[in-house]
Amino acid sequence: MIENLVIVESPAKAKTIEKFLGKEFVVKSSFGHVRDLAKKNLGIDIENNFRPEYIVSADKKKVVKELKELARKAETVWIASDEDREGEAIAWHLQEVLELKKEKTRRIVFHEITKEAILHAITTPRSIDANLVNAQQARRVLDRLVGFELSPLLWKKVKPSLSAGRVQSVAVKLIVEREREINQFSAKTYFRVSAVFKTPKEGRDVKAELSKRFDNEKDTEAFLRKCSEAQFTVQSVEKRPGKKSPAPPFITSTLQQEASRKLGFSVSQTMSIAQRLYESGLITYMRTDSVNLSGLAIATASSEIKSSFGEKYLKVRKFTTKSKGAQEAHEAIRPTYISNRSVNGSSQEQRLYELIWKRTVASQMSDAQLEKTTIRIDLSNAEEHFVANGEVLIFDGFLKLYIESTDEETDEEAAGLLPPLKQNDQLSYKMIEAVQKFTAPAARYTEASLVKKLEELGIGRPSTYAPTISTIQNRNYVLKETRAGQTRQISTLVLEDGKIKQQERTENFGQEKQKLFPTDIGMVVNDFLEQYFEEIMNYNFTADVEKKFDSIAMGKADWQEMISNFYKPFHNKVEETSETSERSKGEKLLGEDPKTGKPVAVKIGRFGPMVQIGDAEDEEKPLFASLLKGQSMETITLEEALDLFKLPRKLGQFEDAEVTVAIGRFGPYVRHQNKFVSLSKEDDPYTIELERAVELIHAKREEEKNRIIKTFDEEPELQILNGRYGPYITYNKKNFRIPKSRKPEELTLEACMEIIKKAPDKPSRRKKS
DNA sequence: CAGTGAGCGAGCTTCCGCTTGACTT
Repeated sequence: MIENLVIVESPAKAKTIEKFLGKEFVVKSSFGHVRDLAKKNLGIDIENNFRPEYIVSADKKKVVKELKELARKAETVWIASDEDREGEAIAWHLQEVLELKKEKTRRIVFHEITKEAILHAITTPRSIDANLVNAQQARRVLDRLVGFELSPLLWKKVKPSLSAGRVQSVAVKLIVEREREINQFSAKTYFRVSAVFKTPKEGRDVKAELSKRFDNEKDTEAFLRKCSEAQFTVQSVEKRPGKKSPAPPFITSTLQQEASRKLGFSVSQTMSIAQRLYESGLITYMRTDSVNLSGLAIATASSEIKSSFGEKYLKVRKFTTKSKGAQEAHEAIRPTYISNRSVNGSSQEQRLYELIWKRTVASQMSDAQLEKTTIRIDLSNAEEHFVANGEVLIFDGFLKLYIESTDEETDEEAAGLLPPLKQNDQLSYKMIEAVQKFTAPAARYTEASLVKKLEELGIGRPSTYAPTISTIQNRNYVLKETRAGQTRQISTLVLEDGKIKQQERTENFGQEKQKLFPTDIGMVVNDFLEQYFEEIMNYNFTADVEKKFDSIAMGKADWQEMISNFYKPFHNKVEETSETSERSKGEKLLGEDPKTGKPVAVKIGRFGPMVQIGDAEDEEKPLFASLLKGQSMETITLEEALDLFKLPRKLGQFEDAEVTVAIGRFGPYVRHQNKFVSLSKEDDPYTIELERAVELIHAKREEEKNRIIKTFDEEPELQILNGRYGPYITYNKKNFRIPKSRKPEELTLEACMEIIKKAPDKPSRRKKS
């Protein structure tokens, strides 16, 4: 017999709480939800007023069995799942599955994992809130209906195995729309003028910028000519105080953003590192939307600040959550013990911890005090004026510890200290420079900035940001890529000693690092969904249904009625689209083939995006070519499309065999006697000639020779080879690692066989879950 | 790894939100 069984969601939480409570409490975790809709068919009985069909998930059978036994033995069962919609549903499912009797079951909640909070919770139990549970059921059923009706439609109309859902489809839409915005963007050029002036007495430098931009070089030059004859006068000096305040403590989304910006972590990397810190008891829960800090945390942060920096640096703050859908079941993400400035662990764990520590402590520190200075400098012979901005830090405050990063890369220099100047001071110029600039389109999303956007729209939850980002990449709707930029010529004009010098410079632009690009299939699926399911693809869809869930939670609406109102028109549209719409291949006509006059079109084929010359109905079979990596159906030109048919090219004969050149999955290659040789970066497959190709073939043969370390006459299937990762044994088309302690060239056949025998059997690759 | 682009049809794919491991290179 046990007196009390407490059930929480997370095992790490269970461990902590067990310590607070006495011996008469056994604390266990449910590991999140224990039941879900059946996966077969819909898992929803539509005919029967949307009755959900719940089953215990396969991976939860063991937990449920254990909990059931403990619950049977316990006098009182305390269900302490989180105080939000999902948590309430977990509580209800537990009550059902564990067959808990009402009189011995109590529902309790707490937001902080402190002894006081938990003891208080135990004195104030309540019963399960059926309305909140119903709101969750509505959420769950809606997502299942949308996902499991739209996905099969995509299998039929676009390609098998695709998926659609309330969250993922909108995430893809954001990326598709941004890409199109960038494609349609045309950069405008302008000239920015900046000057370095000299103060009259000390001759100190004053950097200033012209208030006006010129849109062509002629006007710019005319202005510089005026400058060469102008008198420069300080027209005004304006000083005003400024302040900066610290950012609130981390929640899931902001942690993901800052870890990406400051540490270069991917969203899923951040979450798994945070998970380890959490499991080691070093930080609080990492999936949260609340910026709230417990009283205890504020107190320890305060004493840490006082002892490390002094009283002056302390400013206790209460932050409030501003994001819309926030459910605030947890605290902000913070160190469990703020007195621990650093922790043991991997370097990634240490760096993430340090980031969390700084952000948490900085949030309770004073504002930084600044003095901002603006000096206006007028020209004697022109309307335009220069402005010099200065910023002096009077008191650093929280900046001592932590500065939040931004996504925008700015090329503006940070304002610094300006020399003392007063009105009517005369300045002379040292140098005035005009640099050609281009306007830039909106930036592509990174994983982290996409999370930020989703959160702003109230779409998705802290526990799903990382999985959503993975899903849209796994489905091949979106690719995370680093792409080299292009170069362009820019012009600069420099005025020095009364002379204007013009210079051309090359500049890189448009390079992208780990950014999200939509694929052709992503765009086709997006356009299909937008055409037929505008409502679900609307950025406000989630926010609108959330309002309805809220009213269900308040007991003002019936969940089945709400679902029914949504489902009827939705399902009709699915049926109608299934029957009437064409297969969606994203087909687009590019133009005419100049040689044959036949139409040239791009579309998604069985093996991905391709170009087709001619119609299927033609007598002659159409020609096909796959798009190359980096090309997109959206942006490919007729010329680029026709180029794809110039390969493979025949270069001529070598050693009585034909040499051809083409582009394959791994780039351009030369083919000869069924052997393939990659071209180097300098070679162009469209222009390469036989001589160079033969040279490459010879080089490859030389490399092959060095590749073979040892062969055995007795066993031709076995070879010792030199590979990319060092020497290895290949046998019957399987490869085996050679232990570091052995010298590969000295291995005997027997020794090789031994290594092969000892090698662990590779299990077949796990299927994507 | 370096192609393919027809068609039949069985059987499978798929959602979002709660939680952790169990798996590789």
